[in-house]
Amino acid sequence: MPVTITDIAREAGVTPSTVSRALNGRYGISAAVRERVLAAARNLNYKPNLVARGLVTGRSQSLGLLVSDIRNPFFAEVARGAEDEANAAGYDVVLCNSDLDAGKQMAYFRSLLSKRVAGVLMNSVAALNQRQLQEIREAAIPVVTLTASGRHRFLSTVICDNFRGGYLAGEYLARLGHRRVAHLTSLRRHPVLAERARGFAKGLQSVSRDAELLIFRGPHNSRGGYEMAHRAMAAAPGITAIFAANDAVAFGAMKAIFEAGLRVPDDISLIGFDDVELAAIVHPPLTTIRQPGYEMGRAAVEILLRQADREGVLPEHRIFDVELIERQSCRALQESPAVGCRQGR
Amino acid sequence: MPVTITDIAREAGVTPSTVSRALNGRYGISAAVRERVLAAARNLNYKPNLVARGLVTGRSQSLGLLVSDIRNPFFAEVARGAEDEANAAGYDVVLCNSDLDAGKQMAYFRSLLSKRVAGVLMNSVAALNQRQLQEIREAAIPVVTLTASGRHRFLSTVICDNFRGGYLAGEYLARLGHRRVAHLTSLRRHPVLAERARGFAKGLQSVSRDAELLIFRGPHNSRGGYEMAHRAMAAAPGITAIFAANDAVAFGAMKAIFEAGLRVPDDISLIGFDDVELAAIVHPPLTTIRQPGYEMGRAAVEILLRQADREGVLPEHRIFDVELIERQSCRALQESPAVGCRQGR
DNA sequence: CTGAAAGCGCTAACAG
DNA sequence: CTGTTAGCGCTTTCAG
Repeated sequence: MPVTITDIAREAGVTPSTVSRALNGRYGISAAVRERVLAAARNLNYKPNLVARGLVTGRSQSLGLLVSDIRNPFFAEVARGAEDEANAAGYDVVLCNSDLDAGKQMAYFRSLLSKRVAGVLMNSVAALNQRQLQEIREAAIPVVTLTASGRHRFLSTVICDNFRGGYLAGEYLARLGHRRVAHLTSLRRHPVLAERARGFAKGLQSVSRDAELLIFRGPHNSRGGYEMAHRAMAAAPGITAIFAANDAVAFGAMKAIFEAGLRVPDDISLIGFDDVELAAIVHPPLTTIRQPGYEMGRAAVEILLRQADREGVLPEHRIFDVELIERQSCRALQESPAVGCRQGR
Repeated sequence: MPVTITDIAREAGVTPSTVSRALNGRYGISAAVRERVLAAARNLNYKPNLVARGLVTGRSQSLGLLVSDIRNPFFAEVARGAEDEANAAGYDVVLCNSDLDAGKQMAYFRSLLSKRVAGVLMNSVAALNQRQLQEIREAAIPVVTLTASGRHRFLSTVICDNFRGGYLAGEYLARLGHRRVAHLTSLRRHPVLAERARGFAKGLQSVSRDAELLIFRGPHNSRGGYEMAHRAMAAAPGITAIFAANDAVAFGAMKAIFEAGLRVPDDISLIGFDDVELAAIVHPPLTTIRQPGYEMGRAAVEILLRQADREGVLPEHRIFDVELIERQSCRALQESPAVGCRQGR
């Protein structure tokens, strides 16, 4: 029942091709006819059928957004940036949640391919094996990931400087006098978290060669942070500071610290990563490393769109700066660390 | 360049229609031929073109998700539920952020229509005028909103019992002995928030006729909560409890309360709405009214899908139960409220 | 500047 | 059970 360009052609007394030209603002059409066509379209309340157009042009004016879970506030931030940028260019974005499951991720990727999306933004390819990566490469559509992927030369990347973020955190904590610190990070082989950890160790060492770093691994969310912090406090009572691999983990750790009867930052200093909105809201406000999720989402779509038109373009790489946001979850240690007091509790 | 059913027809020595039948698992095809076709498809690494299929079938196997901002954790929860349910049915969801701007919302709606989505999940229609609502009605595709919309008989709704949620909060606070309470809610005419406010007032009164309720209005986010709480404490120093219209507002209020040198719940009890993940994580853990966002997202898509096939079906309405999640942000008041002490600060 | 014709990749009658 | 024939709604040569 929907009205088609044929209907409006009849109404305006022209042919469908003329209607198409008028509607698309093409050259080579008289202003008079264009007006007549546009008026007819308005009268009939015409809605273009983009799937028909997509069939003939081969493009679908949409992008895939394949994240592990949109409930992760950082991904929501990225998604919003991506959607804004896509929308400005007349594209829309289809949302997929992979839970970092390789099978799900590939199933979604194939489905997006079938929908003829112009490109896809994938938060990570860490879970994929060689064959799966090969499949993505052969799809020959632009793909950008939020994971450093030096080995996969066909992927574009948008990341923040994770090493530097970790470094800033380590340096900061060490400068405050912390010498026995824990890092709460992910279980799985995860390139970006690995970079943060590496940077953190370097940052600590840049200030103090004898700083002691304990690594704890667990799920990459607030629940995981809660558990890891409990384990950290049990296993290493003397720690005076914790670097959480992201803010969600930090929030969980904060809860665990409170429940252990300790205080942030008085007993344990805490620093996160991401700078999600709530970081400024919790008590105490969380010192953290800011990475610009919204901008990263925009940049990713910008790259996708640039590559969508051309053929065989080279992947692009964009690294965003990070920034230490100093709030109130870290404190400077006295000369003689009050380890005894804390243990006395 | 992509391989089409014609290619695989040639390869398998049959016609395209046979290929179509084999691929779609239709009846009336011999097992032998089907196998041959499937094998050819595999060999050629065939990827079906869903936009072509969409053109002929008229359906696009996708749904629109039109929320004000995916960064709102409640919407992220809804989105995840919606996406899971859609994916299970072979649909995908295209994400749009309207910022509650009526113009943007309609632009997105039209764009979704042009993409021939099977239905759309819209978080609110509160910002829309009569003409715009009319336009949505005339689009004649299933639409479900997360806003009570008694007046708009063509819309399906999935909501929680907002009145009851407010009521539970009011009753709870009044039972704890609070008699002078503030409610932090939205500036704009917002049906679901209005219901919460109405329920809250009734809940208070159900316990105590002389309870005093002060309403503050502001932006519907943590920043707004922060500002409203500051205004509330300045304007009404005697309040002993605050009901925030959602958790984000509650988090903002919590921060304001701390900054004013007061404590939750010792000086001011605080209760939120939604039960987002962080509610359990903040300190003190936030007592709140839980609404099941994930399930609501699933239910909305369930309705959309049910209506997508049939013609002229009636809208459906689904109301979810709410639940008081008692954590540690509220406390019982002594017989004689210690108003003097608090004011003395 | 406009019309006629062909076709994007797929499905769906209708025959056989 | 399989092939033939028409399109879905739109864009895009190619003529005129």
